[in-house]
Amino acid sequence: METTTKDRILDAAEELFAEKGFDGVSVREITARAGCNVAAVNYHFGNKKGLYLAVFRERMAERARKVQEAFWKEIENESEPDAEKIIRTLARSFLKSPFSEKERLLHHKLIARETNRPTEAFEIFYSEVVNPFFSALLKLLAPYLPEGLSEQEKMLYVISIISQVMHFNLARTMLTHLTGKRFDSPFIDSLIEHIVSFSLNGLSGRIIKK
Amino acid sequence: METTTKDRILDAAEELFAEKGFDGVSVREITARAGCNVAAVNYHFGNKKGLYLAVFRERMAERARKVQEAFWKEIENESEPDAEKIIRTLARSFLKSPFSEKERLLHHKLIARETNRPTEAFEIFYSEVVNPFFSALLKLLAPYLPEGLSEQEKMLYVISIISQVMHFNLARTMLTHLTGKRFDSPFIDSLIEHIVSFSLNGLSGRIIKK
DNA sequence: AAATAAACTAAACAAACGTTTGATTTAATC
DNA sequence: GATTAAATCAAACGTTTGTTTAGTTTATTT
Repeated sequence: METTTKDRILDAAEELFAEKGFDGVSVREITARAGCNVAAVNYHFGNKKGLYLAVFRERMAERARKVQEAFWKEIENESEPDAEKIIRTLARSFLKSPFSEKERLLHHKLIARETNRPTEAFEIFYSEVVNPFFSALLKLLAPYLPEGLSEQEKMLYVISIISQVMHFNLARTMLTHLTGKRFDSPFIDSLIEHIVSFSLNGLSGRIIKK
Repeated sequence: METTTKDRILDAAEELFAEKGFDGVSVREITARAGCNVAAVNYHFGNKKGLYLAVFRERMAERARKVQEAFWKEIENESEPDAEKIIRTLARSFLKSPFSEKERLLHHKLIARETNRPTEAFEIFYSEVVNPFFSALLKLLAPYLPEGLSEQEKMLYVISIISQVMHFNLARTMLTHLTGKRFDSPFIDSLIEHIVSFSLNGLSGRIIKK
């Protein structure tokens, strides 16, 4: 055997938790896919919930770190990155991350689950991943945001961009139904360019007067 | 008893399904909240899945129709609605719909669940609600979109707006963590104005050249 | 008022659930 | 190579699951 049982359980668990949610998956289904005994989950992770948290601690956090690493690396290559470059890099690093299509989707599905219905895993992910990244990203984008905004209002602009990325990633069935297009690589490219266009104009504009 | 058992089951079911998902709720939990016998679900809806679909057929679809009705009513009051008016009305009708805070959140959570992981309920909701509304909305917004876009590209602009609305509605915990603000009515108002500002500029801008 | 249908209920069903146990195999240490 | 520790296993545990059954109550019809 090449991989350890613990790793194979984590592999199976994050796939299945992402697809069906915590309650939608049984420990037996996980261990069957991992090719091990049912009791292995309790031996290695205590209980089912412990396994779910381990997925976030040992897989989600690390993968998010890599996504962000790829983002900053590409940003630092630019001598003076403008807003367009920043947004495109952001969209690309989320929609075309250095992982397989499958792994990226899995990752975002789990984030979406915790976003819509936070459990203990939310705090892990938020403090280790979301918060530091947002702070840095806000600092980077600040020069290109409309003037006279509070720190909290500035955040909304970044969240508007992220929300599009998340939605275009997750609402595939809806997108396919509406546009009639398959969700392949060229289509994703066009999505990225749309997000760049929409968001760049969105944050560069003046404030609307009520 | 004022309401029928069937209605009370539907009430309890949509609350619990929205909050915990199909697999996260037991029939016993639903019937306990509805104050009736466990077997009542099977009597009225056949089985658990039938109850879930009934929630979409008899509750979700009708509520969505009311939201859209409120949208069109407000739009038709304007002699010549411009893009800003359209977007604000759209954001308002989703974030401040003619329902209680609780009911609106419940509604959007169920949509999000079906968006991220479509079941049979997706087809019901898509064909009855999403598709007709999108078509009409696209027609209404078309004059204000950048020129020379395909029908499919135009759709992405509408989806970008909707995605923000959905995300600001669902990612409350994240928003509260990031901004430190409570998710109350004044905050929602500021979210609406942000979406209007960001989206209006977003779709009025020129196309970015690659 | 008798007869028929609809609505509801208590009790039980088999199946699936997460977890525990105790034994066995594999790996590491001495 | 014996001893100890870690890992894995088959089997069973007590609950909870969705659903069914058979009986009772309530409402409608004739």
